[in-house]
Amino acid sequence: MSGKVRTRFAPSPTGFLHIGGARTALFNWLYARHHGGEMLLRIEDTDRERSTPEAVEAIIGGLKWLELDWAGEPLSQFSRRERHLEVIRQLLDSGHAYYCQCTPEELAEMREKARAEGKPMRYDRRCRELGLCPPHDRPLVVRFRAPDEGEIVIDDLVQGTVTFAADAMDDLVLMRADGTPTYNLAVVVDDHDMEITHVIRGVDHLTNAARQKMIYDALGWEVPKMAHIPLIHGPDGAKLSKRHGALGVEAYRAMGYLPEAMRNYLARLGWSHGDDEIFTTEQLIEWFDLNAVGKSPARFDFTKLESVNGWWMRNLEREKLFRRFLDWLPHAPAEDKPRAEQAMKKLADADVRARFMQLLDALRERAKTLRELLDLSWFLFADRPLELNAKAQKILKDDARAMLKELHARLSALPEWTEAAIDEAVRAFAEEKGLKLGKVAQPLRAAVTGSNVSPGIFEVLEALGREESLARIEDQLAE
RNA sequence: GCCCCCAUCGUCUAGCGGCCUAGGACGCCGGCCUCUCACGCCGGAAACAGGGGUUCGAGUCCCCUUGGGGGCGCCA
Repeated sequence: MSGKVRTRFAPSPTGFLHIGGARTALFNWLYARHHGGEMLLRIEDTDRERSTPEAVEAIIGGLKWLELDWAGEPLSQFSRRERHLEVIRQLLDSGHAYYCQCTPEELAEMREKARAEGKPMRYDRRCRELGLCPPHDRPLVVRFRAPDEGEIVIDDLVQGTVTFAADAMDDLVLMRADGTPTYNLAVVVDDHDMEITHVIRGVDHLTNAARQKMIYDALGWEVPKMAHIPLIHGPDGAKLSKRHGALGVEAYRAMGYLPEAMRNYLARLGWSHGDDEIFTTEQLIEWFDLNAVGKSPARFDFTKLESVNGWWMRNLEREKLFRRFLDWLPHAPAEDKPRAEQAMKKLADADVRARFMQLLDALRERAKTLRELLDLSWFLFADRPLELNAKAQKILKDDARAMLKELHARLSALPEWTEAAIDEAVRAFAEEKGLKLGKVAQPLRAAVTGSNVSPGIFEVLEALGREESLARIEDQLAE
């Protein structure tokens, strides 16, 4: 036993990597990293009906986007079937398990009866002492023989000590009638064989922890440390639904959120470090600890995510943000596809790229997401003549165009095309005309960006360059 | 129905018996900055679910109620 921390993220490949799974993965990753250990990835694909290769790809893609890496190759639980069956035989031999001939119909009947009587809905153990053996006239399953008395105690790093009465435990099925091992057995065997030291997963697995504890005990194996973290709820406090945040992480990527912001936000959901709100990944690794994880469920709040994302948009290193933007463009949602494609094309041009980089700091502080960054920077990629948005059209009334004509002449005469020179010239022009600066700046902005919103107009003009700027103004003079 | 868990501003949370006239963040409201929108800065409204105990003293410990959540598969 090396003492090295080994965690695992063990999703079942029945759909995309949803936000709760992403957080579970993050916690496993952070915990392992914090302790200088490693996280492994295991695909719980024992349900052959529902597991798909597409889902495996989606999960791996999601983890990669979030930059949560794992040690070695992903392990397929299904591939370990023989080993699972071997352990089942072992349990059969030691008397910890037995064959049961009850059919699903009989069990359903039992449950219904129990419900009607207000009793716990458990298997009544009728096959326990029958001494059934394989060749048999009915299909057989293998059941675990739960202890008749005593308690199952779980020492959980998050939940504390949780006790279940042994007689409240079911004789769970270890092997199905078709000869395949079930989840609870497979998990125990795999976690043991993979030498997992810490099992970190959602509280929805708490009762499984008790079941699995019984199996560990029967096998004489050491139980890994457990941590059952609270689930994430929707804004209404109920279970996370598609409508809220139960989207695949790919959807968050498309919406233009940054991986560092997702990690930051997800980590803060249920975990805290004093009054701190913003964490770099290094800080997360250094400070993350299970004992600071609360027990109550947290609601997913898009607004807060947006705010955290906005902070990262503003504070990421310029080059990195640019990389993120380029990486995002191909993943833009359908509505943004045409613009994203044009942006990609234009960004290949060194001049456009330079303009974009020059304005990036001014643009980023106005954008909470990469999507908004595309929106704000669109005027850099749009072809002339610019299409004006509704507000810009309203700003460019006839008198405004007339004013722009004069201003155009003034700007054309500028000896130097710099932000300071333009600033000075426009202010002087406004003063001469007895106009407030806004009365000049807004039409100018509308003509040059096609929008009523943009970074400082003088800054924009400088970045665009004399030729392009004057041409854009001219486009609006003709009428 | 049975078992388990949870409960501080709208939301995420700090608080681990006296530091609490309960702190921070998001959001909200007001103001400053200002060529628009943001950013930034200043200020404000906003919470210990209820009831019993324990204690000199309870947001902090115990019990009950209420409210929420999770589980009760030959799914994982």
